[in-house]
Amino acid sequence: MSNITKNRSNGNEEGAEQRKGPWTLEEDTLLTNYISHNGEGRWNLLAKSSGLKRTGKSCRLRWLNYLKPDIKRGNLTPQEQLLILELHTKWGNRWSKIAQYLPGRTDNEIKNYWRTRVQKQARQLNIDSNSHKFVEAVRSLWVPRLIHKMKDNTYTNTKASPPDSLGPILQDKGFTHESGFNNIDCSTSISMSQDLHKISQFMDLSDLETTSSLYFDGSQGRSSQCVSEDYSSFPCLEGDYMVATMGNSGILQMQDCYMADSTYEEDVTQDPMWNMDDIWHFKEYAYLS
DNA sequence: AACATTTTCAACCGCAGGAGT
DNA sequence: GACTCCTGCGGTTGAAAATGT
Repeated sequence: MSNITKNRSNGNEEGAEQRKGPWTLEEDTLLTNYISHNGEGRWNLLAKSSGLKRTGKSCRLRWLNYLKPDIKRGNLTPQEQLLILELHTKWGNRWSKIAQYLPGRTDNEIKNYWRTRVQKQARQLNIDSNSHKFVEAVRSLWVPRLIHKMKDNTYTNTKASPPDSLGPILQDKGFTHESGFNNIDCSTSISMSQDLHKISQFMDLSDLETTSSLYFDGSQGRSSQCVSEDYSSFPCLEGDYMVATMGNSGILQMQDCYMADSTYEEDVTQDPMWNMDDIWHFKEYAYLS
C-alpha cells in the first residue's frame, strides 16, 4: 500500500497528498530543525510550513513520542514499573496523567507497557485486568517481585551515592539536613515507589537510575525507627526524606536525612495502594520468596 | 538454517473538548 | 447557541524484531 494518501475526511488537513507510515531520517531532520528554530505547538501550521507532507497530528506524535530530546530510551526500570502499577490503580487508563510522573517516558510507551506486559499477566492468571481481583494479584505477587528487583539492583551497585543535586533541592524546599545515620529497618523500603513519586516533584528521576540509591520518607515508614551511629533512635516523621543505600541483607545504609519543616502536609494514608495492612502483607511475600 | 509464532512499539484513527468566530 | 478548527487522549493496528520449533 502506498504511503501517500489523500485526506479529505475532516477540516484539519488540506486535500494535498499526505505521507503515512514510518518516518524517514530526512523527515525527522526536517521536523527537528523546524522545531529548534520555531518551537513546538501549532502543529497544523508546522506541518504546512516545514515542507513535511504529514498531518499536524502526525508531526506532533512523532516529536512527542520519539524525537523530543528528553525522551528516555530502554526498558522501564523496576521503580518505574512499580510507579505505573501504583498510579494505574489510582487513575486507570489515564496514560498521559501517569506519564507526567515518569519524566522522559511517553503516554504511548506506558500504554504499550500496560497492554503488552500487564494485560498479558492478567490473561495468564485468567483474570480481567480491570478487576479488583487483578489489583490484588498485582499487590501480592508482582509488587514484591519488583521491590526485590529494586533491592537487587541496589545491592549489586558499588557506586551507590546520592545525586549531588538532591540535597540542595530539598534544602531549598525547607528541609533541614542531618547526617550521621547508619542503619534502618528494611521494612521501610516497601514504600519506595511512593517516595519516587514524591521525589519526582523535585528532580529528574533519571538521576536515580545512575545511583540506585533508595529514597524514602518517614510518612511511609510508620513503624520504623531511624537508628543513628550511636544506636540512639528517632522516629521517621511525616515529610522527612532519607537517602540510603542497601547495605547487607535487610539493612539500609542511611546516608542523609532531610527533616521536613513543621508546615509540611501530605495525606498519604489516602493512597489505596499503600496502607498498613498491605505493607505487612507485601512483606510476607517479599521475604519468603 | 528456515519457518512459524509471539511480542514489541511506532503510528494511525476516531472522538472529545477547548478556543475562536 | 452553532459552527469550524485545532489539539490531545485513549484504543487499535500492523510491520518489524525477537523467540521458539
